[in-house]
Amino acid sequence: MEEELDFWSFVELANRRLATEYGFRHQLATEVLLTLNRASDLVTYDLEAAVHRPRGRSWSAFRLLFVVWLAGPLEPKSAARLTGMSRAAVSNLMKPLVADGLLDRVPDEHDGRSVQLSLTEAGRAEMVSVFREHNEREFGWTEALTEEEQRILVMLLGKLITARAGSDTRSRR
Amino acid sequence: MEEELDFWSFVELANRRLATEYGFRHQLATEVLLTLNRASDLVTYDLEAAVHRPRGRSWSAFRLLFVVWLAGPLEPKSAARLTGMSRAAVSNLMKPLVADGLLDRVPDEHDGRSVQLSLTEAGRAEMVSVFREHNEREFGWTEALTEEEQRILVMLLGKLITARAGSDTRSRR
DNA sequence: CGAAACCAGTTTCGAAATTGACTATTTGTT
DNA sequence: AACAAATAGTCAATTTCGAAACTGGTTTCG
Repeated sequence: MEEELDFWSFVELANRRLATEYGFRHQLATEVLLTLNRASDLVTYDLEAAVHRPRGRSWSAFRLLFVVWLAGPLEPKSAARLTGMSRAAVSNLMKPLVADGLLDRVPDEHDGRSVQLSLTEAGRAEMVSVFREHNEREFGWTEALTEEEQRILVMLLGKLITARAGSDTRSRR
Repeated sequence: MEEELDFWSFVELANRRLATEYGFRHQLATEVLLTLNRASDLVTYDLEAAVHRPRGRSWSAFRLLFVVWLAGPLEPKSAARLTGMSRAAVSNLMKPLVADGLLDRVPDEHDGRSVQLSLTEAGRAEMVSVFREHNEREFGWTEALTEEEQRILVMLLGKLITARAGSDTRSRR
């Protein structure tokens, strides 16, 4: 009766017990979301450990730099929305990045309360260099799927997200 | 030229700039993983905020109780593996849960270094009650997809996870 | 115009997770 | 049998992040 459960046999066990012993109705929902979270955790942890930590950056710092890089000069509020972080998190992350000379932070001309974030030249250079490695490792994850499978995956996840976005879900402030 | 980007238009913008301005090759990989992480974040944040925080438990505490509940008496090491947390995280999480009388922690009979975790009667009762609400809210997320779509989603995510699991990925220690 | 409501960003503080060191036990080797 | 290496769990230090309070600028409307 040796167990030595792994993730997949645990999901199976959970399914069985939730249904037969406790009579819960939505095991497939549990299975979908367990798998979703596990996949996201694995990928994120791998990219952070393999690409970003060795260069002295956190996963969150990368995400912030990434949106500022590609979405041009940006208010912190928009950066928070695009990354899914809170405004406070953006504000805290900014400090060391500005100090390291990757991020520029200039007062907004039209709104004295606000601020515009952009990458410095050094920041752009670092993102180009980091993203090369990041993107290769991303590819290492997704190449297990055909292109069509990847498109289906994006479509299904999109459906999951947007269906709920309309209802009572609050996004992170 | 008003922007007001949201997540989807940002993904589109990122795709375009990464391809045309910087010549990166694997935009679809980026799109898949951005969407994956966003979906996972949204779902997790929603469940934590709607179900678990109001009851005074963190998302991580719930995950730990969940695996101990369903995978029976368990060593901390196994609990860490199944939840994807580090052993230290499990050890830290355990303390308040034992103090609150939800978790039992008894020395292992066959290995003096180890320990067996199980739910107390109160712990079991709380999980049954919490999971009722949790599962209903999970269903609220997944019901946007047909049952077949959900099975495809699980299958694709499984493919993503297991293909890479064999290679040089280190799981969290 | 001026007060009140509102909104943007920051700061502070607390919760939680990871890394690495440490203790105790077990396993493997000679 | 003895000792080295590996393993389990815990603890301490550091990092990260968010909630809530706070500061200051902007808009609304009498």
